[in-house]
Amino acid sequence: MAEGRLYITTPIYYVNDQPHIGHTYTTVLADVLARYHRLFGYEVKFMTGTDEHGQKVQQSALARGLSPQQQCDEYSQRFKEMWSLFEIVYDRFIRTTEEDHKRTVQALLQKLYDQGDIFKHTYTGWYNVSDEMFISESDVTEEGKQSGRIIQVSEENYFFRLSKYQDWLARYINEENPDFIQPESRRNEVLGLLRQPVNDLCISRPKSRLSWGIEMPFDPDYVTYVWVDALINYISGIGWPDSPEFSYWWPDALHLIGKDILKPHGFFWPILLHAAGVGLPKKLLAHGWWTRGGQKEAKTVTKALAAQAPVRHIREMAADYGVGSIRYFLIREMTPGMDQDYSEEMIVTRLNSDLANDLGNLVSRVTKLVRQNFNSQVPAEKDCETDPRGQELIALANGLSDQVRTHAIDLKPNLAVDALIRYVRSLNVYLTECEPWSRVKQGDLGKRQAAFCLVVALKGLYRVAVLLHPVMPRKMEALLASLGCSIEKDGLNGQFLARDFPEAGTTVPGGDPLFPRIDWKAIEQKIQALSPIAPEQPKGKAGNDASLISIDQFRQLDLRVAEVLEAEKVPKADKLLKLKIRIGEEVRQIVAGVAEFYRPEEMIGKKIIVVANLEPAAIRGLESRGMLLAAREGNQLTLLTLENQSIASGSKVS
RNA sequence: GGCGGCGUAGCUCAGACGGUUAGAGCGGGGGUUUCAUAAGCCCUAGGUCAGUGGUUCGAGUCCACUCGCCGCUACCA
Repeated sequence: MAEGRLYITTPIYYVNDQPHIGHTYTTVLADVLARYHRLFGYEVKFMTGTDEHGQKVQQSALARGLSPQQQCDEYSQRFKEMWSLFEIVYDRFIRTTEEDHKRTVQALLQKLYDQGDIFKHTYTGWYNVSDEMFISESDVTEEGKQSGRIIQVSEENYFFRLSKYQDWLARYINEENPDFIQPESRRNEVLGLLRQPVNDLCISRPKSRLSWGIEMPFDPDYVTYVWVDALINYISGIGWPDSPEFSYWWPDALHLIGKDILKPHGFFWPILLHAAGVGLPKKLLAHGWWTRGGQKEAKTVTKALAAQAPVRHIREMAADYGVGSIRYFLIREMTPGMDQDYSEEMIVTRLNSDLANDLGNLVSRVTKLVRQNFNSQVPAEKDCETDPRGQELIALANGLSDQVRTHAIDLKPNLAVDALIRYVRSLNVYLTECEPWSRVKQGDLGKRQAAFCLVVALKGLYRVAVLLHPVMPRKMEALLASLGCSIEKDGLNGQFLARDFPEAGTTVPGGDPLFPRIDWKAIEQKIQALSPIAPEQPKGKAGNDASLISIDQFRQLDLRVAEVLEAEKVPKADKLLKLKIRIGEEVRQIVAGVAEFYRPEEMIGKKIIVVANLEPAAIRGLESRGMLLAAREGNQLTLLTLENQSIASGSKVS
């Protein structure tokens, strides 16, 4: 009799990226939750996969002389290999280029079209090529226009009537299903979005511009675009609309996502489902980011950060510390929903403390004591002299199952792991109090007391190994084997929970240390010895001469030295400063978005570079005639100022 | 600026239906054991629970305000 069903998903990962710690965390978390649910009697279907359509895939395939499908096959395979390495067992790996997925997408589009939720509309506006998104006037940057990244387009496209269902979703989340989006802070964020006017969702691209996509069933000149392709995987993967599989698993669904994709999953996706007449998934869990020094880990890490603590790929860390240990760290250290800062030293500290010192060492001492003093045999009950603390620990071990189940089903595997390690510590304390190594030398009674003490530890370790198996499958299988419990790879099931292991007479084979202590100093030296951080490669497309400009084009810019005379904050704007500047004899006002980085009084007297011949604009109702130059990286910004303060304002810059 | 959240020991964080001496892990300091992976175990941090002012017999725990930080959003020529 099943406890219930769980259809658990990760986002499908875009095939333009290598798997990194973010992908890995989401997928490991899904795997761990799936395994816990199975262990506790749930029927589980776990799906992950890859998102394979879109402009960026088309472009990189082209650049590499491959077909888009070849590009997808290659990258998709990388994800599969990564998940295999990380001991992840999914029930389906879906790819959006698969036929059944395409059919589902088209069926859904047709349904929405037939009922009038999709309409055609001419849109004129700015388009960000690299993000594949239409953007608002305010997101247009000069730099973007210059580089050709932002272009103005006017084209007909299909739109989905998102706004029609906005109020419905707000009610659904706010009143009827307050648990739908977790954690609560993310739920509030979606409610915030829903309170504002929304634009209908553009869901197509003309084939003339993007051919790598799923054709609109009602218009062969168009393909559909990210939302009504990738998101649909969650239902196409279980056979919507006709397969009995679909009604079997839906809506017992849990979508795991990173907080960066909350909007499509918490806003667009529920509305698409509702419009299509499909019920919503039970839960959406948005977890936080792994950060380093407070910054989201990006593909290009700033040099400064890299210099003090070189960043190694999670795969390299797994090679040094073991896959199970990395899985343990990921699960133990992050509270789902919160960001978590980490460094490699933190990882080593955690692993040494919890796994090597507490758990691994306990296994060693217990198995060796049994082997040396009891001929590797688990003592029989009649040969044991019980003690109250030991009996209490056995009872606690049995209670661990409930504790772990509660936490796991509450989607807090970090707490489950914490409870297990606490228990391990209590076993270490018990051994120290009981001193079986002394008692065995103290005659028959002493030996019987030692026997019981070791039986308690063995029972406890068995329980811990079974309950920690979802987190570290291979490692816990090895631990069980060292206790004399043979188990096939991924062969754990609920019966192991019910079992009272070990029985008297079981042979305890022991084994090599499960979690060898990690020498951080050695690892640190190894990391330091790595090749110096390579300078960042410009991201521009290879051979893209269109991004070059002529000297004449450059000369069109009138760059001038200007002196800041006055500066003050613009009311009701966090990022704006109103500046009065002098260019030669001329005094003019500009508005600049630097208030986060410079206080008004810091600005006064500075000699800066401005673009003097920029057409005037009104920002927040204030006239701005010109633009100052500043360098920006991540969340740092610095003004271009003059080294030689004696250069006169108004001087030309070239 | 709007909405939401956070600010607790050196570090990472628990705790907050208001009620005895505010907790854990890690690190640091001291001690102890030898079964064990130089691991274990014991003791040790005296921290204005961001600040101020309230409510209350009594407030990290409720309210208001201030400061700092974060997220979403607006603005960033």
